Amino acid sequence: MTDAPLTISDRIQRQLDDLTRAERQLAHSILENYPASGLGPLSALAKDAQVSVPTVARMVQKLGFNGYPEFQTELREELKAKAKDPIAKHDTWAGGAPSGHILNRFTDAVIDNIRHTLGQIDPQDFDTACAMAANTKRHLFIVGGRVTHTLAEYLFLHMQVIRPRITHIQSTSNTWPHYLLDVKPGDVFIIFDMRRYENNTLKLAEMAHAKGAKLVLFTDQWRSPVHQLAQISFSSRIVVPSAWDSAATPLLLLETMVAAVQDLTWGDTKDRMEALEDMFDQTKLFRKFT
Amino acid sequence: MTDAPLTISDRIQRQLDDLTRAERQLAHSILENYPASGLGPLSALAKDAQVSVPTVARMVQKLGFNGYPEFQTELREELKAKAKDPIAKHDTWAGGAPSGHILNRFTDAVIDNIRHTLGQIDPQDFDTACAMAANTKRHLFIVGGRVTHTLAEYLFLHMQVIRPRITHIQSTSNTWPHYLLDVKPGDVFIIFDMRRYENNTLKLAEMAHAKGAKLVLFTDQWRSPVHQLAQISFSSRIVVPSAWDSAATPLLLLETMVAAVQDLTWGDTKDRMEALEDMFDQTKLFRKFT
DNA sequence: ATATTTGTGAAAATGAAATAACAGATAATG
DNA sequence: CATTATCTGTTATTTCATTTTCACAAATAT
Repeated sequence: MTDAPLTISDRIQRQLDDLTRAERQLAHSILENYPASGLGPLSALAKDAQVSVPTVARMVQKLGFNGYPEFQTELREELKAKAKDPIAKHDTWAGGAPSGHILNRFTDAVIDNIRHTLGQIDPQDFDTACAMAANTKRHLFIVGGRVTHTLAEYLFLHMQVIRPRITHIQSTSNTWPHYLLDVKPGDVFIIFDMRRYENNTLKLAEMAHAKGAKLVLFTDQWRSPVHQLAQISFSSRIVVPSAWDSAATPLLLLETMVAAVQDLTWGDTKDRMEALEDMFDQTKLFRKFT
Repeated sequence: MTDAPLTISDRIQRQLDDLTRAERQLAHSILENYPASGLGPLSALAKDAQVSVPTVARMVQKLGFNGYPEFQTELREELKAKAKDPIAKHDTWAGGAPSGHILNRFTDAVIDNIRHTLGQIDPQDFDTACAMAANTKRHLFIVGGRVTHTLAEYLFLHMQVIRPRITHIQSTSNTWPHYLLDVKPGDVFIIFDMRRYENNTLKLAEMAHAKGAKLVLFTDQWRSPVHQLAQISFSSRIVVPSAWDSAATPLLLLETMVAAVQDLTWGDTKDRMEALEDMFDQTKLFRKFT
């Protein structure tokens, strides 16, 4: 439990009293913008701290390292660990389960994926994509492949409530060429393609593109070949401790898109939702929510 | 507003298309734990990315640097700047987006949901459910409703590879009573039911239960009425800043279950997966993954 | 079949780190 | 105040690791 990794920062502060004047000066300089300054060349660090080169070398040894490179390596690993460790990562863990339990390993991976993916998304692109999906002047096509059609359908189910003029196409079906007949320039395609990328999806994308449609792509970190045709691409990290990939991150993105599109079209959406409620009530498909 | 000094991370992503395969591989490795890996020696980075040393050197130049050291220097300065910048608090956030951007609000909510949900799951229940799902002696039925059938189908798609004797039923279809004819005592039902809970699903569950089947339920925090019949229930938090609910947490759970079941049946799964690969190759449905 | 990309291996060049010796500075002590 | 011990910077030298570059073969894509 006590993995207390004892950072270099800790070690320096602990030894602060055993250090001489120049060394203390150096120590403070290191802590000043930690750990960046320690990752540069020794001489730069010395200059930064207004201290001589040998002083740095001497102190590094005093701290118990075999040399400056070793000191740097440890700093670097510290940084790496820090980046990985989302604050209190282990709050997430299922109660009482061993840390190695698949529930915890899997969840950690997914949260990591989410963090990583979000960090790479350009909000402006996202807003643009949402605006495209909200534009009822254009027909909206949603495309998925063998596995991803479940994501596509999930998006379709929600968008259906939000706006009219929308079609769900499954690229593995042999009926999709028919749909393309009606595509007009400016129509919007939202395409899902994760590894292993499907030829059909690429073909479909090419034809849609040739017809002047705009493409928005949800793909994985390695990016489907479709991305070269797409106006906007969102790449999700999908690797988890499993033989399969995780759809959790792309799902998060598309759910966010649904929420954003709804905000953009709230006036209409409201009416449509109420109308839908009525229809469901009439068909008695659902119980009243208590 | 646009102090955006254009980080190296940005630059790499922007040029991602101009890079070759090995270079892209390297690029991803750099972004993987950024910026730590870029601060080590060139050779270490190459090894990490499973790429040759010259490839690294070549790409660094392609990115516009005069050499690896220059690249490192800029990385270091970036790090230094980030440490000073108060914004750096929320790593998760989409870069540059205002903290109130829907991407960030939504993501925070989902991570919160995951944390909360995981904290309430009993790992033993989970293991039991996985064992039930892995038991090929029993027929496995997967049931979803109007919206949740996408989750059900996602589970079905994967379980199909893992084990035989499995059926996907959509409770909103009028064909489901037929499936129930074949249910034997001890068969297993995995049922998805989120608000608004569907009458059909409840009826189906009742009949399956009456026939002596075991029920595993994925539901939301308010719990579908099916949970009274279910041997094991998993409740996910699903509330997000949207007019709809999020399926991210239940998806995470079922993906974890897939991973766990696969572990339990690895011997068989392996064969089945290979057989499936062959079939896909023959149908040329997919491109070879590069 | 051709062109591009990538890895291998090795040599060369660079630059940084480690070390040593010494002198000047500083602090400590009597 | 004088003296000693310690610390620190300068300079120079050696050593080492890393980067850079090259040529060629293998792999890969077009």
